[in-house]
Amino acid sequence: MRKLTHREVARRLIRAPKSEQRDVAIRKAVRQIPRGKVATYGQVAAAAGYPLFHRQVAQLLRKAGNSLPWQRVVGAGGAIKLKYEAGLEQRTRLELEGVRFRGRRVDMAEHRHRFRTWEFDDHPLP
DNA sequence: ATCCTGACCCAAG
DNA sequence: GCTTGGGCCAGGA
Repeated sequence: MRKLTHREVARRLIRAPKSEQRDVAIRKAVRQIPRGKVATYGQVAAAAGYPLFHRQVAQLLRKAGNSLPWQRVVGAGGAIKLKYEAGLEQRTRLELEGVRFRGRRVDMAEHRHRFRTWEFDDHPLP
């Protein structure tokens, strides 16, 4: 049995927030990613205020269609997670925005979007 | 309630 | 680089 982190314990204790409210927050986070930049599913979830909800980010993007800049959300490390033609379309869309790839992944060092945080340099969050 | 699935993630091997 | 197991969450059967 693995030891649970404090966050995991908290996650089990509190009731999951209403999904609609969460979806609104996630959509907002996705819209914040500018052209030429990308963010990971996990990044978007955390930026929306719901760490651990990366799977729901994907679920929502699928449902949202083209109402969001879905191509700017990629897997950890810059991997394209869509299969076949859909994956090709995402890559093409990103390249049109000036995003460059290293092999089959986005060059994250150059194109990763940094979401705004409340964290201060001298008071880092735990 | 249980089982399965998915545009996930990550530590191991 | 890679595959895999375990962890994660919601929605549908």
